[in-house]
Amino acid sequence: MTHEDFPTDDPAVVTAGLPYANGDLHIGHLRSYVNADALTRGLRKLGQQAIYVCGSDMHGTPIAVEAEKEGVSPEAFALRHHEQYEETFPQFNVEFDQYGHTHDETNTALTKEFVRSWEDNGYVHEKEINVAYDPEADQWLPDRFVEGTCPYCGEHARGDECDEGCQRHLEPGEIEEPVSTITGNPAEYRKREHKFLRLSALQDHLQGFINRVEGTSNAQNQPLEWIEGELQDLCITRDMDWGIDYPGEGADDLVLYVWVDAPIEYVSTTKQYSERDGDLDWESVWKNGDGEVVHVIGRDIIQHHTVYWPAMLEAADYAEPRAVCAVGFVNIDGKGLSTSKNRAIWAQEYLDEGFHPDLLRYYIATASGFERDVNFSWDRFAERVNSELADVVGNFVYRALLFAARNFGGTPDARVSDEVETEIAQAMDDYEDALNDYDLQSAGQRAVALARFGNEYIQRNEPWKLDDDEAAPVIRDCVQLVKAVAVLLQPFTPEKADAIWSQIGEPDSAAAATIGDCLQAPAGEFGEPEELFTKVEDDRVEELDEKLQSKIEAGSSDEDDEADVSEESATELEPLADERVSFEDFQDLDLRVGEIQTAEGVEGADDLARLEVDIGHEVRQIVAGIKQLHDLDDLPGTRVVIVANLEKAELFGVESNGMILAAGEDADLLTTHGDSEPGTKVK
RNA sequence: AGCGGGAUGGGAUAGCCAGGAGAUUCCGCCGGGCUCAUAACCCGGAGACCGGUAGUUCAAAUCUACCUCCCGCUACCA
Repeated sequence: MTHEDFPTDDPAVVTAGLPYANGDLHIGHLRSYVNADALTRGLRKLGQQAIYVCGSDMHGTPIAVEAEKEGVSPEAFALRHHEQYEETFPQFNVEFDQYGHTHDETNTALTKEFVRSWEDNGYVHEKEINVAYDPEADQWLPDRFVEGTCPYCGEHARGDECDEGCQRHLEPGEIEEPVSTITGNPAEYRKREHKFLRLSALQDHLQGFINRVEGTSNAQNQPLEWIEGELQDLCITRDMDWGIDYPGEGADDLVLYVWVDAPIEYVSTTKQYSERDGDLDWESVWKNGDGEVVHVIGRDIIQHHTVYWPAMLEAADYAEPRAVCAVGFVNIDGKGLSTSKNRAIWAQEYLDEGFHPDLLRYYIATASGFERDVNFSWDRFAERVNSELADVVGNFVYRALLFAARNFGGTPDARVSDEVETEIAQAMDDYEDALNDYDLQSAGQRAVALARFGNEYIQRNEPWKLDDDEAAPVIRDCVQLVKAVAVLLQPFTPEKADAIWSQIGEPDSAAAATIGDCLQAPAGEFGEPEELFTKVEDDRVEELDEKLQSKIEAGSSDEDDEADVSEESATELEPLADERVSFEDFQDLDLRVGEIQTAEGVEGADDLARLEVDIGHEVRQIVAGIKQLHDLDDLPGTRVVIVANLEKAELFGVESNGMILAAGEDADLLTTHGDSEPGTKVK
């Protein structure tokens, strides 16, 4: 690896974060894959040898959990999604040079090799830890099979990360008050031998790495606090069946943690590519560092790529990556997308609307800075497609080529003017700089700016007022500009660039062109062009917006409309508890009728409401997570059932003295049928 | 509250890391031009004291401190 400007002598390997094989692809996923694809194509434009590899992430507990729910094997479940991804990506012109999956032979073998190297190099140690265990189901509960309370911030958290609170990665055994996500049973901790990778021994290396690595600033900044603190060793084994078996001794029933074999897929796919296509030696790239490895990821997995992964590579004597580029998220109409609320634009949905993939590619790759979140709305989509692609690029290409075809039957016989040559050369320079900064937005917009210059240039010279001899040099300039635009735009809109390419009579594909071709003379003869881009009409935007809105509304009303019990929600009903409690145990609960007197939001909390509830003997202050689910103004006067003798708790600094009973995710408040007085005992 | 990301003309964006010319570009608005072209294109104009306060500096959108407001983090979503 070097930190020299692209193009370098060594090949580049661009990777995209592995899609997790448990759901459909949406516009948010596409941002990573499109950006990485455009970056790869862009590097090639600079003359850099570059391949783009990726694969499906098949292992881990969420897939095991989902597959179990469906009653299929994890492998079948994951493969189904893997195959779907393989079909979807090319439809967006996302073209991997190799696309595999983490469960295939190459990755399985290579992952085991990595682990053996770590063992040989002394980076693995064994430690007895507490692992959550469901005694009733007789089952170990790795990662997301368990949830509970985060030991660092006290928030509710998943077994492997504090998703609601401090975002920390949690090691097995860390989570407090563990509960099984399968049965809802309280879990107990049992002692168990597990394998650990000594991140602590790699701290110096990681600190150096984070300062050397290129890419987006968020990738460099976010893990800083973590790396400078005390690194905990990483538990690399799990008690489950689905995954890659631990290769060493005495760990027969353990599989490797999913984040071990997932990034190794980057190497595996490179290896598969090498074996298929001899123009790249995977070992020299990954082991000797004679290559430029660039990881494109979502900003939610920065830690994995700036801490675990470089540690894993170093411990196995591999070279380090050159860059980690973390893309921002995609918002819809200004709000975060949500798959369960159906606030999303699905990949297939976009295509079904009949839009060309290149339009979305352009939008998504150039709408904002690489690491910034980008907002998607159909309105904005139409605006950018119409004004930038259709009006500027499409119109310039069309008017220039039509003029050339009608008056000259192709490229006029003339020399390119100094002005245009300089302009194109400037665009090439800017473009090269932008790509070296991993700045796709600038690169893409530079291509459009060149087309804008073209419009200005043809306007200023008014070839339609000139005779052919005088017009020839102007049109010659314009055709050159068209060619340059096609080359520069190709990484973003590959199919559209090819369309221009054939319109100007160039052989082959614009994919093979490099920026040097921007100034190469275009081919001679060509006929009349066709319009490149169709505009998105206003009423179409309206229609799409309505569709999106009603989809979102349907998605959220499903949740609070109990009459409309879908199949999906039916299967999500928690199983009934098998264990019976004694009548005495039940008597321990002091359930009372209460009447809400006041309700107000708790400062700083999204969900919490502070209630004052009359329970006959006294008025209690109770905090309940119902702020977003009920109109607080309507609550006073409502009769509720409360647990009066629940231990006190402090939430957001407010004491809660009891608990309001409510049903389900929507906090449907339990009330009384008649008019029992506040304080009446419930039995 | 914590973590992360923001706040720049009416809307959307760039510039901030490496402080210095008239603060970029797109949409919209006003006026004009052109008519080869997808009612497109081109030119000109109005419109921002760059969230607030204080500081560093010859010089601050950019650096520092504090503050205000917004967004995501509850269904695993990049």
